[in-house]
Amino acid sequence: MLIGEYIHAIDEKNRLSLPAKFRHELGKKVVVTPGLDGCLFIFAEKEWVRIAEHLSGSEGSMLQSDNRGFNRRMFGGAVEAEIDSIGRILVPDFLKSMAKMTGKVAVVGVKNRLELWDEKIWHEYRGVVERKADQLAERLGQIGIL
Amino acid sequence: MLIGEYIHAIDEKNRLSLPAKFRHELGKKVVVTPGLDGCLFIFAEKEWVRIAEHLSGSEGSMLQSDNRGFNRRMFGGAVEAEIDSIGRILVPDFLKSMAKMTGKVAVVGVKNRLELWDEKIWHEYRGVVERKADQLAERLGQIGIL
DNA sequence: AGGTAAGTGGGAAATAGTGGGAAACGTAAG
DNA sequence: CTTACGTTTCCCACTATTTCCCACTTACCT
Repeated sequence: MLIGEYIHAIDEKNRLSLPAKFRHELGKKVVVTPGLDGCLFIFAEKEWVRIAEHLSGSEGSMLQSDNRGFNRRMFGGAVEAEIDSIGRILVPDFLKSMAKMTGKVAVVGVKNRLELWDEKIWHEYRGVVERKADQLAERLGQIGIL
Repeated sequence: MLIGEYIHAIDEKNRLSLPAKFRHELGKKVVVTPGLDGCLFIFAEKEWVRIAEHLSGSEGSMLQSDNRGFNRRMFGGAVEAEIDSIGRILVPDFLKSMAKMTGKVAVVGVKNRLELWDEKIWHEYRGVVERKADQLAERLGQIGIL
C-alpha cells in the first residue's frame, strides 16, 4: 500500500526521484496521468490496467458527455514512464505545467496511487482539509476508530 | 488494551521510544497517522489493515471530492514505522510538525491506539477536559454508563 | 546495594537524492 | 550527403540524510 508524503525536487530536465519506499511496489514501469484538484496521478502499470477497465466500465454512473470528457483527459493525458536505475522518472512538460510544478514537488501515497503536487499547493490543500475537523471526526467515528 | 500516559523525548533524529509496556501489544510494525485535536495516532499494523479496508470500501470514492480529501489525509498522512531493536520508531518531519512536537512528547494509550501529543499541548488539553469533567460525568450518567 | 531493564544520545557506515557532464540520437540547414 | 545544433538519455560523482550499532545514564526490582 502506498502511503506517506515526501518532498522531492523536479529539476530542469524534468527528472523526479520517486521515494525509495515506493519503488518496490511500483515496479519499473508506471503511468502518469492528469489527476484531480490540480495534482498528477501515478499508477503502477498493473494498477493502471485495472483502473482503465474500471473507468470505461463506469459509463452509467455519470452523464455520457461528462464521462467522455473525463476519459479523454485521463487517457489522452496519460504517459508511460520508466523508472530508471536510480529511481527517477521523466515528467513531460505538459503534465508538469498542468500541475503548476515549480521546483519542489510533494509525492503523496494514496492507497493505490501516488499523487504529485506542487509543494505550495499541496500545503494549502492539506490546510483546508485539516480545518474540516468535524467531518474528519465523524468519518473516523463511522469507521470505528474513535 | 493500551492505557496509561508516558512522557518521552523525541530527539533531533526524530526517534521516539515507545513505552515498554505497549510494545508487546503493538507488535513490531505500527502505522502513524494524523489524529484529531492536534495529536498523532499510532495503530498496530493489524488494526491499521482493518481501518484501511473500511476506508477503501467504495471504489467510486476517487471520483468524489470529499472522499479524496479524506483519503489524502488518511493515506498520505500515514507512515509505516518499524519498532527497532530497542523499542523506538521514527516520526517523519511532516507528522512531527503537524503535531507541533518540540522535544517532549506525551504517549497516551487510548484503547486500541496510542496518541502522541506535544507535552505542553497535552497538559493544556487535559486541563480543559478536567474542568469539564463534571459536565461529562452528568452526560455519561444520562446515557447510563455510570 | 547490586543487577537488570528502559530510555537517551552520539558516531560510523550505508543509502537516497540531486546535479552535472558526456554520449547518443534526431532534426534541420548548408 | 554532410555537418551543425539541440534534445534526450545514460552514467558518474557529490552531498545530505538515514540507518545501524554501541555506550551511557537513570530508574526500578530483587
